Amino acid sequence: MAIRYNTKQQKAVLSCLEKGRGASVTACELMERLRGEGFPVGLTTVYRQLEKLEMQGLIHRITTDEGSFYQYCDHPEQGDCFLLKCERCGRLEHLDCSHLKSLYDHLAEEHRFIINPRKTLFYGLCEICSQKEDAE
Amino acid sequence: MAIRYNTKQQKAVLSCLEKGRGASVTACELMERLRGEGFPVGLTTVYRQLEKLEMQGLIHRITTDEGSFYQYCDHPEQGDCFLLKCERCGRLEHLDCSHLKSLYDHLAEEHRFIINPRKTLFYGLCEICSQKEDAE
DNA sequence: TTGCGTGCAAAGGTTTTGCATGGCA
DNA sequence: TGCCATGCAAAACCTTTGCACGCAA
Repeated sequence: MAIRYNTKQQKAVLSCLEKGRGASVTACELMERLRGEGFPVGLTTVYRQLEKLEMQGLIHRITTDEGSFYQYCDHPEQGDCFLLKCERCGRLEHLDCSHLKSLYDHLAEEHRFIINPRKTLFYGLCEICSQKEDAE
Repeated sequence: MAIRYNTKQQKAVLSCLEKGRGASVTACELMERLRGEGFPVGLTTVYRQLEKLEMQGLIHRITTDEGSFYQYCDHPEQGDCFLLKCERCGRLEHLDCSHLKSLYDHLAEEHRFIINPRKTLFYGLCEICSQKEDAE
């Protein structure tokens, strides 16, 4: 499963995700972005590269209620960064919070469950949308 | 979007989920289960009922990397029960933990993000699988 | 030259939609 | 009787697979 050959498509996929670090994109968006850069890559290849890159730990795959998103992985070892998704506006947010780390430590020690922070997604209401809800 | 009519199918879907409380099922499994009970319901109807029941807050829809699961909602207001999914064996686990509640309170107060615990899913390794990983 | 990578087409699976019919109120 | 609910078929998606060809090593 390891990448043996260095192909142009492979580099293009990773560098495109790297350029957009901090943002999550779908496989299809990624393909369109590459096409826009004058470097068309087949959707099948995009999926296959994404799978390989995920297994190498270079990117994350985030499964949401609106499909899969992919994102460049900045901090492979970081445990105190997490992802929030607003159920109302659909936006994905990142948050660094030390409280999370201690929860994960607690889960590992007391409940023997080792959390993967790269994949875990919190659903809820973001600040803007929760204010809107109050107003209604 | 409110349910206006009380149909047999509607009651069957809800009562089937209620009977299996604590467990998560896919739409397809639910249909098969109803068929097994001698009450065949079309898959389309299952999906439409699930959507309505979710909007009423009677059930949860849990989006995982292996598709959507539905589950009867026992405690609509409860904030200290959460869902874990083992990335290796795929099993869904429930866990009551007061630590979680305090994290959610912290997020609400300090980061203005209101978590929906009914939908949030933690990915990681369960006790059994983490031991297997060590053994390898 | 070897064999992995690519990309098209097709298949697979899940969820949604259109439409005629059925059934609750 | 009016109108929502049902269920079949089909469509719409997203993702994976098969296969012949291309290309890196």
